[in-house]
Amino acid sequence: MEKKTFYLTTPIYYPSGKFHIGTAYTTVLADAIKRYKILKGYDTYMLTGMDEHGQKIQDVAAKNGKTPQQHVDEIAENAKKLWEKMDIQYDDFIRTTEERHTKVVEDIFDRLMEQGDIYLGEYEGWYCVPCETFFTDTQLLDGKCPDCGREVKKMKEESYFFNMKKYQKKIEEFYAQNPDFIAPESRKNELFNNFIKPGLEDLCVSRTSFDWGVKVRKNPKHVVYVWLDALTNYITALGYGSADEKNFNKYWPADLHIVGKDIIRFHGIYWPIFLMALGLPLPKKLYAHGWIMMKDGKMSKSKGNVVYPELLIEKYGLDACKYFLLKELQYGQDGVFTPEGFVERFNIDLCNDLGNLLNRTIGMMNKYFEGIIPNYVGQKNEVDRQLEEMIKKQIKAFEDNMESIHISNALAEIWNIISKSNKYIDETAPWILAKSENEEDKEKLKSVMYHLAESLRTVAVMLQAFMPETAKKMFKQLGLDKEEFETWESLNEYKKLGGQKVIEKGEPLFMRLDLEEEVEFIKQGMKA
RNA sequence: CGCGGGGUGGAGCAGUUGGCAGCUCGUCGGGCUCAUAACCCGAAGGUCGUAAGUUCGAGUCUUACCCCCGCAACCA
Repeated sequence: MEKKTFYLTTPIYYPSGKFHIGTAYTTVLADAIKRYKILKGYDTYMLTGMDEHGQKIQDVAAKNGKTPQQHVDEIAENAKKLWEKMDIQYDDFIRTTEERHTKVVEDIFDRLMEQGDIYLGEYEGWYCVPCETFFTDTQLLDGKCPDCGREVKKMKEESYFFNMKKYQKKIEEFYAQNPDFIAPESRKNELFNNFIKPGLEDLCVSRTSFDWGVKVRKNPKHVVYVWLDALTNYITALGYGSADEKNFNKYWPADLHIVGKDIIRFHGIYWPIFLMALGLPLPKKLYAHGWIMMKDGKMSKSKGNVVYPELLIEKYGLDACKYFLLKELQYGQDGVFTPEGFVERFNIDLCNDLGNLLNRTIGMMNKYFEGIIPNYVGQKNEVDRQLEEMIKKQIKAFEDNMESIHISNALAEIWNIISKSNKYIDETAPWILAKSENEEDKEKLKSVMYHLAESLRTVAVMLQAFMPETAKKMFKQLGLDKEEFETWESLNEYKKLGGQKVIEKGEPLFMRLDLEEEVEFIKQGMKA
C-alpha cells in the first residue's frame, strides 16, 4: 500500500548573516512536524534552503571583497552546518543560485510572458543615488532615504510586471472556498482586508539596477526580482519543469508551508496566483508563526540582544533549546526569550518534572523488583484507572493539537501526563506498599510500577517528535529501546512491558542549573 | 483615517462551539522520603480593559469607547 505523502517547507532564508534563534525556530518547528508525521506513518518530504539573489547580497559581497557566489557559498555552508548541529532532517536544501532552479525560473518567466501574465512597464519610485536603492512612499522617513537619511529622487525604471489584477476574482474565489488556507485565521483576515479586498496591484518582477539574479532570457539587462524567483523554489526543488518530475508528481501540492508572519502576504497572495498562472494545484496550508522577541523588542545586532542557537545548544544541549522554542511560542503569536525564562523552563520542566520522574521510577524499579518491570496486573485501584484513562485522553488531545499546529499546547499535553504521573506516585506511595507483607499490597506495588513504566514510555514516544535524543535516552533507561515499544501504534494499548529490564543506575536526563550563574552566562553570550 | 491582534488573580499565559473562572511560576502553610534540596496537598489572590445590550445564563455574542502591539504593497 502506498503511504500518504506529506510535503512541508520552511522559507528559504536570506543570507544576510548568521542565523539567530528566530530562524532556528522556523526550522525546528518544521522538523518537529516532520518527525511527528513520520511517526504517524507518512512518507514525508521536507524542504529548506537559501534565497541567494538580490542587491543586498551583491553589496555585502563587494564590501567583503568577494564575488556574490563566494559569499553565498560560505553562508550556505554555515547554514548546513547549523542544521546538522540541530539534527534537522531535511530532505533537500535548495539554493536559488543552483542551475536546477535558475533554469526553470527562466522558463517560467518566458512562459508567463508569452501567456500575457507578464508585461513590460515602468516602475516608479524614490531612488537614493548613494545607496542605489528604490524606496516606496511609505518606506521613506520624513521624505528622506531610510538608510542614509539623504535626499531621494523620483526615478523611473523600466521593469516587468506581473498582472495580478487579472487574478483578482480567482484569488477571492479561492479564499471563499478555502477559508482555512491560512492559519491562524487572524492572519488571513489581515491579508484579505488589507490587500485582496481593496484590489490587487500589479507586482514588479524584474529589475535593471543590479544584476545578481536570474537573467530574463529575452531581455538580459533585466534580472528576475525577488518573489517570482524565491517562491518558485518550492516547486523547482521537486524537479518541476526538469527532465525528472518524479518528486514533483509525488509530493506536490505542498501540505504545509511554514512561514514567519512577515512574509505571509507573499505566500498568501502572490504564490497562489503564480501557481494559478502556471496551472498548478495550490498548496493545502500556510502557517504563519510569530516571532521570538526579546525583553526590549526585536532582536537586533545594534541592540546587542541577539541570541544564536549555538550558544544554547553547546551549553545546555539541543533538546533543551528546542523544547524552549517550541514551548514558548504560542499558536501564531510572538514569544519572549529571557535568560531567566530559559533557565527556569530548563530546571522546572526538564529537570524537576520529567528528569526526576524517570529517575525516581528507575530507582524504585531497581529497589523493589531488581530492575525488572512487573507484568501488567490490571487496574488495582481507582487511581490506576484514572491514570490509564487520563493518558488515553492526553494522546487524543496531543494529536488534535499537532494536527492544528498548536505545538506548544501539544507539549503541554505531554507534561500533563508527567505531572499526573508524579502525583500518582504520591497517591499510591509505593514505598509503603513495599514494606507490606500483605499479598494484595504486593500486587498493588506491581501495578504501580507497571503503570509508571507505561506512562514514561508514552511520554517518550510522543517526545520523539521534539526531543529525539531525550526520547532515546528514556527508552534506553527503561530498557524499552526496541522498535515495538517506540511506534505510534504501540500507544493504542497497554503493551506487555513486563519482563523488560531497566538500567541499573539511571543517569539524570537534565542536571539542574544555577539560575544566577547561567543567566549571567547567557547575557554575556548575547553581548558577544 | 483604515485593517488585524491583544487587554483574564503579583508575573507569564490557556480558555475551540456561551453554562459553576483555569494553567505554569511566585508567595504562605502542610505532607512525603522512591527521586536531581526534587515530588505531592492545601490556602491567599481576579468586578476576565470601560460602558451598555442580547440571553434563564457571557471572559466567550452585539455596539460604542479607552490603552498596548503589529500591518499598511513590492523591505527576506
